[in-house]
Amino acid sequence: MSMSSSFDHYINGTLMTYFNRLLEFFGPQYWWPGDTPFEVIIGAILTQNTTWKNVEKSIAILKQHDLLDPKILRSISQDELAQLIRSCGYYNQKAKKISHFLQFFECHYQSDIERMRQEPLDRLRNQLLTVHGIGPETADSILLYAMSKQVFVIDSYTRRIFSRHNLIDPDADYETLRLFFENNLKKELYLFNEYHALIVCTGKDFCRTKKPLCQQCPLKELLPNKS
DNA sequence: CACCAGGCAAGTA
DNA sequence: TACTTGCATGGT
Repeated sequence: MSMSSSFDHYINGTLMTYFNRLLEFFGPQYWWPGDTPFEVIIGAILTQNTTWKNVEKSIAILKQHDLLDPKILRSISQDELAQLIRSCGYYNQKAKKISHFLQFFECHYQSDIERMRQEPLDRLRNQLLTVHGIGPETADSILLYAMSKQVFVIDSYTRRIFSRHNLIDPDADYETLRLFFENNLKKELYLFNEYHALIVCTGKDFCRTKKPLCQQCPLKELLPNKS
């Protein structure tokens, strides 16, 4: 494992203990909330630093206009797209990001999800990371929830929750944290899928920076003793 | 009113 | 490499 020595007390199995606790508390989430892989990709971009509630509105509008298709979405201008996704914030930036992805998707995979899914994982991940507006978390969300690849998604809640439990260094870079989770869990799609979804549930309900609600968190029994 | 949300890119030193 | 800032609506 590649974490620093300060976290060597970690024992294999702990991550499953956390998972089981969350699964018992919240129940299975069956992520991603979206009807098609393409909708998942658009949602992954729109939800950057934004509550899902705001994203839902934008997705609904795109759906009403029958725009949730890569070729059709390419037919409208970036400014028109921006106006349709106003509710999720950063709408000019996000319209630009979606345009860049659509360009990439058509250019490399003829806007075909199956073609993209056939690309070897490492190569596809590196390609996604070259697209303007797709960083590590968005790339991994796309890979896991739209491409059904066994990739663990790291987000701010993951850092907040697991560093509080002394399992990770909150300042470790994204790649280090991703490998930490991937290397210490069985590489099963359903596990990676549900685990990240359950982390987000925990974050939303109990670990917001403003209203932490630590006393009601299902993980509070697992907090390390501060002796 | 202030502050935050399922990030990312671009600028500065 | 390691900070800092802009992006922006909607909820608390």
